[in-house]
Amino acid sequence: MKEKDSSEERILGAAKKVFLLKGMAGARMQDIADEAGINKALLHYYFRNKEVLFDVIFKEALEQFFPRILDILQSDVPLFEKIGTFCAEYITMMQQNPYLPLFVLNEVNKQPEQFKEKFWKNKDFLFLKFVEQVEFEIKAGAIMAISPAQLFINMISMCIFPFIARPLWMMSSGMDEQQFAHFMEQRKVEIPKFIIESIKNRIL
Amino acid sequence: MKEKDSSEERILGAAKKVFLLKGMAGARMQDIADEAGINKALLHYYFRNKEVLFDVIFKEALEQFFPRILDILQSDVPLFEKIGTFCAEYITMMQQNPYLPLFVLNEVNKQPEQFKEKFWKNKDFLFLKFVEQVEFEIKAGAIMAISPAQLFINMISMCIFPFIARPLWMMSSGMDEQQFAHFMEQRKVEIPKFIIESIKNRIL
DNA sequence: GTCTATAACTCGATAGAC
DNA sequence: GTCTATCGAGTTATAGAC
Repeated sequence: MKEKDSSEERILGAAKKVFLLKGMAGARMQDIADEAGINKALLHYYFRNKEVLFDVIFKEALEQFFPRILDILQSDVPLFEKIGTFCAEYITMMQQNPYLPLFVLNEVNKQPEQFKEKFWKNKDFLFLKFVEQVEFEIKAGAIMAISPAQLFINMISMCIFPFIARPLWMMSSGMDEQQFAHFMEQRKVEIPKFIIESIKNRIL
Repeated sequence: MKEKDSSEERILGAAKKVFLLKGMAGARMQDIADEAGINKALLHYYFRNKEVLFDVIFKEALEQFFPRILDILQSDVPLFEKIGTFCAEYITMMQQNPYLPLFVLNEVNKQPEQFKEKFWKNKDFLFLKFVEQVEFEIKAGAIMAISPAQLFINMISMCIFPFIARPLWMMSSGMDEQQFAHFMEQRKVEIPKFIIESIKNRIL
């Protein structure tokens, strides 16, 4: 049972903040110690070295990035409803951790091999059920012919990308924090609408 | 007139490769020197320090990331055709530089203030013409009511995101390099189709 | 212009007192 | 458990010979 304000917990909180903001290569143990209000030696007491500490944070980040998606995608909810739920839930999660997507994708890109060995176990075909469902609806004539992979990546692109491009998007559109939040709030509805409008079959 | 194989050019080529792969924080001057086949001292002879060298590369990357888009978006081509051209051209550019989007977006995120001062001059409202055009087509009844900003970010998300998530996407979908290339080739057509299918008005 | 050698500094990690 | 002090490796940057 970990105490809320134990040194270990404070280190983890600080490490998450610093790593998400600066990445593995850019983060300094000193930054983390300062953020946690302790000294560097104590970091090494709890976590042997920088890599161990990073891996703890990264694993935590991955678990936020992935498994809830899995639950939604694997569920038995009808396709259109599933698309709506997925976008809304996923954007909500990212709103709570706006730096998470870029952090994860960046670190995976920087060390794809290490990532595969350390963190990629039994995670293939995350969206198998989704694929089956799309294929089914196409055969049933409910939606237009579309590659499930194309549809899936369209959906997830529209959900995640705005968080990755956030500063650039805010500069070029002139939005402030609040306007961006509102913009993303709208997208929870706009993206499903946009997708379904595109794929639904009207010749019924 | 810069010689193709001058030391300066070889440094720039090496620096681009290393910075795009590892980012500012992860790149080492030694890596760049090795890649260029010269020694570290010469790097400092041509470019005073790491930051100067980085800025040259980053500026170059920005110019690839932005201004051609501008040309297409500002042109007088009809909206549907413009969407088609934009997606095809933009994906083609990213295929030639797959690491570019993540590099740019990552560095902007890591130093938003510095970025704004150094590189963000007179670049607001890159897509003003596009916005006008969308609003016009809505009034004309050619497309459904949709926020131009939402439409724009949908389009650009679907073009760029797959490159950012590439390793993760390849692992989870089981694609190899060639299959991914083919996948993106299809998207040059699939994305415009997907968008236009969604927004075009059928009640004419 | 290009190199070798090294200074100056940053940072992760450890030793050892309390 | 927590701290101060410090080591030692790795990096940027410079001095100076050719």
